[in-house]
Amino acid sequence: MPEPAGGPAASTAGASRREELLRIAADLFATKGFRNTTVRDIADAAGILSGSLYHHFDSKESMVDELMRTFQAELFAAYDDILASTDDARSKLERAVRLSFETIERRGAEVAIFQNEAATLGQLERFGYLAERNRQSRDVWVSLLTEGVESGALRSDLDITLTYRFIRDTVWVAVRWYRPGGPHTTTEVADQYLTILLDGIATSGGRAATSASEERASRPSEQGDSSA
Amino acid sequence: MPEPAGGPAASTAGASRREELLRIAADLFATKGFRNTTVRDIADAAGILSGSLYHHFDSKESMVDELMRTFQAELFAAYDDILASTDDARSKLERAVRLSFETIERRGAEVAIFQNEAATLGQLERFGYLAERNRQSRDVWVSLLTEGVESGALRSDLDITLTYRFIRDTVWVAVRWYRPGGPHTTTEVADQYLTILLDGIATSGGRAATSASEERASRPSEQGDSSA
DNA sequence: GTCTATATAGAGATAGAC
DNA sequence: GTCTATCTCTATATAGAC
Repeated sequence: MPEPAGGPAASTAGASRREELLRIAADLFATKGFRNTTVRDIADAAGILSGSLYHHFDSKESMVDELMRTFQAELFAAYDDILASTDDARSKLERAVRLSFETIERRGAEVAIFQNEAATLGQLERFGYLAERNRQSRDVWVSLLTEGVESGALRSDLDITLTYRFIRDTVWVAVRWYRPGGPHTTTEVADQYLTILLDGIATSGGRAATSASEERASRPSEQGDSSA
Repeated sequence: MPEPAGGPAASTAGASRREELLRIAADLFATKGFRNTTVRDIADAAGILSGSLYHHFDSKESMVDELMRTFQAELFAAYDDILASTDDARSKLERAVRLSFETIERRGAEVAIFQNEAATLGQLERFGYLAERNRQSRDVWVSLLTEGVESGALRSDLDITLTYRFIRDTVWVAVRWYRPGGPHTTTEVADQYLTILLDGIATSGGRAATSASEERASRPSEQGDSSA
């Protein structure tokens, strides 16, 4: 902890050298991949020599470790806020979805690194917490979905596990194409996604009102033959 | 082309040594990542020494190149079949979605490699065709969605570009968790996904019949405030 | 088609001067 | 906090024997 005790937090202006270097590394890891980024790349981008990096960090691995720990702590604090709120089930689900897109905007590099590297990094003991966080996040989504079904806000014929995976994947994979300052705001993207997720892309004609959706519920696994 | 002219196609039984090695490499690239897989890893898995691999392939890069070219050719031939069919718009869209999940089942390694490595590989001239294929696939989905909206099968208030991205990402990202022989068949997964995509996860109550969806269409960007 | 042996380059990391 | 200099290991790839 070479950080001054009451020093500046995470603002870009008053960022410590360490935080500056971490930001540079994060962007490179996100863009080129962890393995494809050399310590020399990071040093070059920072305008120093590779050896100098080791004054600030133990290793390249330590850098990504610190990035992921900080990111996950922040993200799960936000999830906890949502879970602890008194909003109804549907609102909580919407807030969780919006949180993802906002996180992509504010912490895009970290999201990308986590999405792209978690599987390989996670094999090292040091990164065991990544798998743990994954379990936690599954619990968050599954409980939101379950609450939604029980309260009647969500359809009861959903396979919760599959639905969870679809939502989880979709809200995070947008990091591949979303660019802050680009043509869409994070709110617009979240709005459009929530519209699709909640109501679907088909016109109402395709889904006859209540009776049909109850018939659907009675044959949970084979209803998809509507495609033929 | 050291392949006998009229030789065996792609069946596992009559596979040439070359194809065998390519399969081994594909699985490793998919699991550990291209950069994290060494030629020694591949040789070890094949039970030979690393130098021997160079009797079959120029380089590690050539291996992934051949994998991607073959895969893309196969996939786009299937897209072409769908586009050329006389099915209605909704059926074509459903077929395209099902094709993705079936491809994940049959060519999971290639899908994973493409998903994980296209961005970095694509920066090399040699892999320029990956960007071209990406454009082609966008055209396929956008034309399916446009046709769907025009025919009245799909809602007219959709942002086609955003919808395309959501669908594209979701149908392919399932490669991260789908395991052939696991608890779900590819048909079940596709069914569930199509149900969500077409009709949404909310109960019908949340979406009043025709008038409401037309009101929605009149304010395309701000409807998402239903979350507050 | 595979092995032995090895060239060559690049990567992460360290020690001590400034 | 950065630089100079350098060690060590690992990776891709090659040449020629079997």
